[in-house]
Amino acid sequence: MRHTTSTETDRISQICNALRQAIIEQALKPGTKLPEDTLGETFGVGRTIARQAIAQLTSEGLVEHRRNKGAVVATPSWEEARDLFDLRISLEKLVVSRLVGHLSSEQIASLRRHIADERAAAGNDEAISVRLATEFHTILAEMTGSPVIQRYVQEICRRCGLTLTLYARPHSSDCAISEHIEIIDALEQGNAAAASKLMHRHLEDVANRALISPATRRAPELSDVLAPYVRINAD
Amino acid sequence: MRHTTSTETDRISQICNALRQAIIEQALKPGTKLPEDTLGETFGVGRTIARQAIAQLTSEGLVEHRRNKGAVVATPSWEEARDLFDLRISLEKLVVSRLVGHLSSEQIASLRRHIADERAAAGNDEAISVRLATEFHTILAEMTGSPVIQRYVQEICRRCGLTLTLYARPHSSDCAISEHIEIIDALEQGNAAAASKLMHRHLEDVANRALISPATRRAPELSDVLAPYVRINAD
DNA sequence: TCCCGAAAAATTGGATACAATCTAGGTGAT
DNA sequence: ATCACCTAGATTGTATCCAATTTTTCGGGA
Repeated sequence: MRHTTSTETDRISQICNALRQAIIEQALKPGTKLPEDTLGETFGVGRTIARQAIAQLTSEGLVEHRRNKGAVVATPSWEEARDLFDLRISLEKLVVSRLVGHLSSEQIASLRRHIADERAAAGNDEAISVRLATEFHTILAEMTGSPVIQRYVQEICRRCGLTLTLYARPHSSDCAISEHIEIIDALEQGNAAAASKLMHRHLEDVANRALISPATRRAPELSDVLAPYVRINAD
Repeated sequence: MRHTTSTETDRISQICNALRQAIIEQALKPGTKLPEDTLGETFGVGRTIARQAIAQLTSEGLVEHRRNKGAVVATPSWEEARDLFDLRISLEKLVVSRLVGHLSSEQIASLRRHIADERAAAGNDEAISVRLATEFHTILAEMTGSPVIQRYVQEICRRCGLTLTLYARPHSSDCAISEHIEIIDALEQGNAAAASKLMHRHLEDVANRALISPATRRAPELSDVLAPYVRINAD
């Protein structure tokens, strides 16, 4: 007797989704404080729910929680970013190996449709463009039909997205789209080796485009890494 | 003014650890109910803490939580088990690739010491033997020095451990020990390809030893899968 | 005896209240 | 004027309390 309108997934999941979105789209920048009752007020719930949402996001690595000091949007280190992308490469190669030769023509069509969307949004809104690019990967994960794989790929993708907001230069998503197309082609042709290699290279490209090797840049962790710390004395 | 004796990690983590241990060692079998206040009483904390511990374990996949119906120890399906092991193979191959050529002699020695422990426990206590076998893998993950990798490997290893309690026949860990040794040897020699292949085969063996392919067995989900449901009407 | 329905007991969901801790602002001494 | 310390406000940690849902028990009828 309490469903508002539609899906009625519990409020905590809704809040998590909203926060995840906001974090990845940089509406909430790394380092931003997330006070419990502020969140509660914002979403019209008690502090209990807000607290649980924060706990969830903490376990996902999107927020950091220091005891008695509250939660802030996570600020992954450069090393963490590198690790996350390596993890992601491993996971998505598994996805590709599961998918190759098992995609229906309808699924292929759906993927190509998604790429059309990506291309449509290419020049316009940066945020949407990034979101669609990530969604391409999570859709692939969905198509494995494995909730477990889906869950981990999604989580890692989100964390990678967060690192990109920290370390990436202005997104150049155009080439990424063509890479997506190549992956679908290989998938459609059932060429496992090619698909795996393409996915591997694609993700390495994304990572390298964003994560400039710390040896390459002269001031490793000054302007870039320290920027998000609005508050001094951040420990 | 409230630290009991030592490390004083917060109580919720302690409870999580205790429950994780109990679940993997089959002290808590899949399907076992985990009522909040029972847990609270057991550990001498309020229901609030117990609740948070349950939430944590739920997000780790060790516990299932149905709304208004409480939490039970998770009962992964056969497909989930297969997916978890595939995931684990991908992750641990990454671990190996990180480690090869980067282990200090002290680390190698530490690993060999651990294997000695494994062998010592081989014939005796089944639970300890299984725990040590899993620890071998988590120690490797630790040695990558990457908290992110460590976290995911640990989580997946635990979930695999849970599936083993469901689907494995009496553990035959002897051959696993020799496989562990081979992996260390390859790691020590800096032979990346060999180490990766050995780890891959080792984990596939573990999986296959446990997860008999559903095509191979005549009564797929009757005695084995249904056994843990103590209570009928489990939904 | 077996089955169905209703009341009672138990258990979870969530908010509020209180204690503990951290943060900030201000007062006084040097 | 600056720094140390101390008090006041804000924020988190946890327990307790009430509402809601589920589960169990009990009684009546076929």
